[in-house]
Amino acid sequence: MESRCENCIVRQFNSLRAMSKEELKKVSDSKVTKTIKKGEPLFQEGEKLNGVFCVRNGVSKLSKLSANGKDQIVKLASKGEVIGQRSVIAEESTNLSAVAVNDMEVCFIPKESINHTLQKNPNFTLEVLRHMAHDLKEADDVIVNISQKTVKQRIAEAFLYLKNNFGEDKDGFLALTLSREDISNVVGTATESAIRIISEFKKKGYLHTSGKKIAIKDERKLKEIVEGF
Amino acid sequence: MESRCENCIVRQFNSLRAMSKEELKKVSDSKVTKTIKKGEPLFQEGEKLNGVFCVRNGVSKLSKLSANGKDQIVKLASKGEVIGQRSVIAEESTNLSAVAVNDMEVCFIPKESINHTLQKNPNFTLEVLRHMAHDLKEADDVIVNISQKTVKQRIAEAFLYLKNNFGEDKDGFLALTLSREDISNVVGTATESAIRIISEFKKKGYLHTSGKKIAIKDERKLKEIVEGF
DNA sequence: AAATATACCTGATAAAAGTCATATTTTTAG
DNA sequence: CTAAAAATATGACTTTTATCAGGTATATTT
Repeated sequence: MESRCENCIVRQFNSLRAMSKEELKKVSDSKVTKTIKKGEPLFQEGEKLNGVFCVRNGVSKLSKLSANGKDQIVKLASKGEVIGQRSVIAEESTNLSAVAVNDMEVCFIPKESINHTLQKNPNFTLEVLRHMAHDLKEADDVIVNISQKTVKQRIAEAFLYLKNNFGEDKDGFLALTLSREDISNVVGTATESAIRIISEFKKKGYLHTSGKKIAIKDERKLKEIVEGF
Repeated sequence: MESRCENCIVRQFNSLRAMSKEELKKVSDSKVTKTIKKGEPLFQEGEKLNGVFCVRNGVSKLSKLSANGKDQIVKLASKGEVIGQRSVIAEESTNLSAVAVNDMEVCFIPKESINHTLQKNPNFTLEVLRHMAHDLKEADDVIVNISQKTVKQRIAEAFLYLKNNFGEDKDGFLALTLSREDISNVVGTATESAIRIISEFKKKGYLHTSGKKIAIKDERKLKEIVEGF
């Protein structure tokens, strides 16, 4: 519980690794470790954030509510990722909500502990910038995918993404289990449409399910679908 | 032609304002001013960029080619905006193509002139970071819009966007004239669908056209459409 | 000014995706 | 363990959007 950032493995994956010892000590002293249960929010769209969240365990969905009441999931953040940076940096309220997809352990880092480093340590700022540049590229890709691919293609792609980014358990099921509704919100479609296509994939033998858990049985075929046959 | 960055008004709008006098002098000495004619590319998706482009005049469309051969326009960059930053910062080839929508005047700034400042002047880096944070937020909004709104809503929104960001000429026509194909590529739809909806808007008296030029006649109504009646 | 190309427009049709209604299964809570 | 709730599933139908095919108008070039 009271572990130090200096020893946190998770730090290897994010911009905190560009901090000096003293800077990191300050972060470590001010951080608060929190446990968030599946389904609970880290924060809601429109809130002002007083800091960022560093994910130690679990996965959070970052989503935005549309006018018609549907959530669009924009990103799934897992171990090592820092959530809320954009809002803290731009000094704006968040444009996204963050909700735990499974039980999470996160460290809350007050923005004061970061702002100083952001203004004084260009290595750190540059590192944060690189991460954001990466996020922006991914967002561009999502835009193109959503507007140019069919729902079937996007769903096939979503499963490949889940496998590549979160892996599989010992039985071959996707390690990250999303509800059909979450899948439809990632893909940007109606829940019924997502369910229908998943059923079709099952019938055709590309997927296999057990309760909520889903396993990819024919990865090659899913890839072909993504490419458009 | 040989004007100095120090005196360039455009600089007020972008991150270059956070540079020191000496840094700015270096940029000014190494920059190359270029004229790009309507339809000509600044760079193509996949290219390695040796620097960034600062827009002095005109508008560039930033787009990404999808598997089915259609372009998706991700951003329209105009006076004061810096193009290519993402790629230079991440040290990757560009994920987007940039093509002039009308005649442009841009300054090419070699990456060497920027990288040093990026590593040494945290104010500058932070300023770039803030701009990128803003771009990322906009990208998130585009994702939600494309996935949750109908083509009709998105087209109505596109015209409001064009008015707000590029203004109108003395006759009330949108100052930035886009082809129907470009409009469809902004909105993420088939060209015929865009044309059809524009025709409908004309018939209903929301828009008025003269050649390629388009004027908004009933802004309130367009706003209502965006909101979903 | 004629010839060519390009952009714009429209109708007919097909395909894709959304909506509504209603089962059925799975999960959760008592 | 059982009842209730939530999630998943599927059918029937509607709406939205894409595609194809053929026009007309508008630029551009010669």
